[in-house]
Amino acid sequence: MHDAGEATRAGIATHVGLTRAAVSSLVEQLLEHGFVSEWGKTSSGQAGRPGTVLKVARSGPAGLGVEINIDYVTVCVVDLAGTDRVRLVEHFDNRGVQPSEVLARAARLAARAIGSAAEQDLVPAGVHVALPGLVTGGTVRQAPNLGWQRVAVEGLFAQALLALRPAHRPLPVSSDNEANAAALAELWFGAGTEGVRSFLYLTGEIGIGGALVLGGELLRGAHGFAGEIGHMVVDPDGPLCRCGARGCLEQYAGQAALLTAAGIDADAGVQGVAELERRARRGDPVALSAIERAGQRLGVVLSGAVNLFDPDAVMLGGVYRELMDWLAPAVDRELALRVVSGLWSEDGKRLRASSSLGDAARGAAGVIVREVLADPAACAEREQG
Amino acid sequence: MHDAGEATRAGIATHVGLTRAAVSSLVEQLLEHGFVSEWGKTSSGQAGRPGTVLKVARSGPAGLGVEINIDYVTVCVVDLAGTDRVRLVEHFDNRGVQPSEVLARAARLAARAIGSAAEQDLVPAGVHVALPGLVTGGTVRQAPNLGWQRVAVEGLFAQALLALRPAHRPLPVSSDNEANAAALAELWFGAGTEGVRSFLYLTGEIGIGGALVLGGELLRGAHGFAGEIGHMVVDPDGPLCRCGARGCLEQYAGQAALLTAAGIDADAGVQGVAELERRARRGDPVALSAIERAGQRLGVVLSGAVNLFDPDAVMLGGVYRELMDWLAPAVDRELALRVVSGLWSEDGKRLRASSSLGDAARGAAGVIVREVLADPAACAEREQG
DNA sequence: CGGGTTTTGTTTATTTGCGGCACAAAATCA
DNA sequence: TGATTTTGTGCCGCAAATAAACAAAACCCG
Repeated sequence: MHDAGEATRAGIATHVGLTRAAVSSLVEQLLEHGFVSEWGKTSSGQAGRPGTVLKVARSGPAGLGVEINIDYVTVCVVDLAGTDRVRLVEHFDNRGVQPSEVLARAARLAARAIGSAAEQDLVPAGVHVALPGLVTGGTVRQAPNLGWQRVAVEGLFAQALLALRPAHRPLPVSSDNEANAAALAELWFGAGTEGVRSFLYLTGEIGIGGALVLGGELLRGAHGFAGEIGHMVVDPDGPLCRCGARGCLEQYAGQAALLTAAGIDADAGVQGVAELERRARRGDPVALSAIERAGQRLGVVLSGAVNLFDPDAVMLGGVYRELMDWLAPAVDRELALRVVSGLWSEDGKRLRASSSLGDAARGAAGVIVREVLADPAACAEREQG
Repeated sequence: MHDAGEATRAGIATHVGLTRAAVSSLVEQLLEHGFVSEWGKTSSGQAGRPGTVLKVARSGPAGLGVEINIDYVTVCVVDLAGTDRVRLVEHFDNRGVQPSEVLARAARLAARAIGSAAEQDLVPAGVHVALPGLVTGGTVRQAPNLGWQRVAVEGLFAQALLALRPAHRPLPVSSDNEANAAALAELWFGAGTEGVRSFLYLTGEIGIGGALVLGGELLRGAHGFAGEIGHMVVDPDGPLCRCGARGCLEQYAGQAALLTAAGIDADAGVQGVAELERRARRGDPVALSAIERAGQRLGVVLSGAVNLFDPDAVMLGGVYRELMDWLAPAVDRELALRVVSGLWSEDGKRLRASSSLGDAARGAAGVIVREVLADPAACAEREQG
């Protein structure tokens, strides 16, 4: 039979519905361009001629992903098979720094990653940059937590990278929201989420980022700003938010609100969250009730989102991932109460912690990989021309 | 030039990107089966041979749509060109009546519509039934306002219709949520919404129904329950809703809440709404503030939905359509304040009243028409076989 | 008024992708 | 060792679309 374990021509044929002949001719082209390679035979134990195992090439074209966040930059290179091959992280506070300076620094990191990739015979076919803000048409429209406004990210980054590698062909640069990239990472690389084709993804960071995946595709909205769950309303008369409105979710379940409610300095950053986790772990009632309260608010807002979108699952990432054990009960309770179809938690766990494999840089790199895989011919052509 | 005004083979060819030859052969097939017909020549005034005008046939296959609502049933037949050709409405309160009885009555109306259609040489290729409730897999999972639960609508309706027309081939029956059908009607037949490919649609009826259209496609969600905006939360500790939770939008901006707040009997139905409109029109402060208050709540919830979904527009239908003049300012104010991208009302009116042409029965009929148009060959084949 | 131009629709040849089928290859089974 | 089973690969043909040539039917202009 055609196990999902190993890919053979015949297996693919029955899987996709094409003839073996058709698959054969397509595979031949991919082999020719080096996108896939044959890896010996299947030893299935069953009768019949064994199939030749096909594997996606672990060298050649790759994806380069860059995540620029508030207090760190991550760069990673992913090969066609989807595995992380290079990963570089640099911590420093990007707040208040000139955008061009931040992007130049990210470009230096990217250039180093490209070097490391070259040592493994990997050649990035493009760069995808993920940022915590409203990104559209290659520019950051606004990123309040970075303090950016109308920054032409793609252009600046491409320019900085070209300055570092003058002899090379310029890499195509694309860009997107950080939550979108993280959601895609979850979709493509997440563990245990195989059947989940549509979900709501939340990243609890300084701000609350959100993304929607629908049927395996990212939902971008008419202007590319979909998923901004952090500014759904908890209380119309609540505290003022940086966005100008009152009572946004971010003011109740954002990192700062969470830490403040637990009696921890809101500017403590990563250490603050670690401290909160420690206190929760040893049962500190103030910490627990702070988390519980945030979870309840999160649950109320999420129930609205679930009623609107009816996803398979809700994934919590970022800070929420570490606090999941204490956060989940409150969130789940509200969802079970308020999701109108009445079938929340009817089939399996629908509230999940984001898989640790899912991060924005990897998702960003995945975007490039997907582009290459979507049209290998175009890529091979560009490689030669 | 290839005006959008009249369709010719050459015009279609440049429009879709195919060759004139390819279009020609395809058109020939459609002509053969009677889906389109030639309607003389273009008199463009420009040089060159005039094209033969092609029009979608106004006889032959058609769509039959049935809307079963709380206090009325509408049936309509739409031809391939998308125009209403038969429309029958029957008012009676369906609450508390046996589902099979309601469906049988709807089937009788449908049978009459089929008869009227036949007089115009129109033959429905299928029936689509729209209902105010959670519909999935051909059954109503729950329709609180009708008092239905787990009703196998498609089966019952098909059976009832077959009993009325024993000599005929059974029509394929499909079903969906009423708000979904209304949204599709707006999408396909709505006036002045040509460029709007993704929007949020609200029907203010006894309950508040909602639907999401994204890129010209209905967003159904993982289980088919997407769009339930009526149960997004205004206040977690608010009044108890029929769904079991507290503080749902329906309790603040639903028809009953609206009437009660204005001091009108909530059970007054259509007359009640008409009375509210009269009072608003003559400036009754109680009525105006009731509408304003509902609009504000609606705006708060809608801002969340807009942040999440980033649609081109928000369409208000049902009761809201008549109250639009007094409702819109409050709704728009909240949206302008809370939509985080900051570009609400930057480009044109994004809050709109639903076009009067859009109603659920017509949308339901449109579903059938689209199915026929999507695969005319299958339809023609079924016609003969 | 009659040729030149322009646009349309059709015809014919060619390409392309895939299904159908047959066949060789390579394993297990008896 | 032969039968069976499954895989991968040619070869033929169909179906659809492109390309290119051509006929038809209008307008333009001298």
